[in-house]
Amino acid sequence: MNVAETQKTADFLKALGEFNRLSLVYELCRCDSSQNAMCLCDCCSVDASVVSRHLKVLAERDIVTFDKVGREKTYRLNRNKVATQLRELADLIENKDCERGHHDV
Amino acid sequence: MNVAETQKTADFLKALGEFNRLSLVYELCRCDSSQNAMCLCDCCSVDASVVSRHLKVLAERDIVTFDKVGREKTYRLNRNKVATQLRELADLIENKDCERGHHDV
DNA sequence: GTAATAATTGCATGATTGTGCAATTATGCA
DNA sequence: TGCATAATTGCACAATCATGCAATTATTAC
Repeated sequence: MNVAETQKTADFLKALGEFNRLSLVYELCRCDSSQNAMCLCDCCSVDASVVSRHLKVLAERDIVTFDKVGREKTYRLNRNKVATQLRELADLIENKDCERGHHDV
Repeated sequence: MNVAETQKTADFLKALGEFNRLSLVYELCRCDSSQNAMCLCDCCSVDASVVSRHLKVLAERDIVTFDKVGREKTYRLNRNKVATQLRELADLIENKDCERGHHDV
């Protein structure tokens, strides 16, 4: 596991590893359709600006995607991508494929 | 998803979501046997006290376990537990089982 | 016993981060 | 054009966090 990859995974996990951000993810998880940011405000009782910033972090890590329609932004969870990343990490950890230096030909 | 559970998951992810801690996890992932803390120091170039604290965090979240033999502590990764937690989260996110209020009998 | 080693803890510090409020931008509507 | 609404940004602040160093504890070896 190289440094850049490790950092990327750490950033991904860190993005999910904050209470309000994870709450937003769960909230989006419950919805079939996209949700606008203001609607998402209700799920975690913080200022709209805070939600905006959290959603930005989640979007930067590709955990959520958004469409801009008019002045509203509607967010949806990248279910597949997030689930895949988590499973890949799980596999890595369980199968100890973590770049074992042994059996080098 | 209730608050306590959400917080617990967030804490778990946060524990993994730090570069040096994740590096320690990867390092332990490479090893079949337990590794003592001093050995683990080599993998991330920080002070021994820092490694000690990071390992404590990982142990608190049950990501690693340790045995104390003499004055040495040997750590090993809770592969199964960590992998399971990650997969459960992946399933939750992918199957939108996130406590959907619908279909209440 | 003493010296050496493994690990933790106290303390200080700098950096990051989550937050709220106010101001601002961008868009839609009348 | 002017007003209302959605969202972002600037700013300040408090809290958390990662870190290194020095001191301390616990254990082994001599």
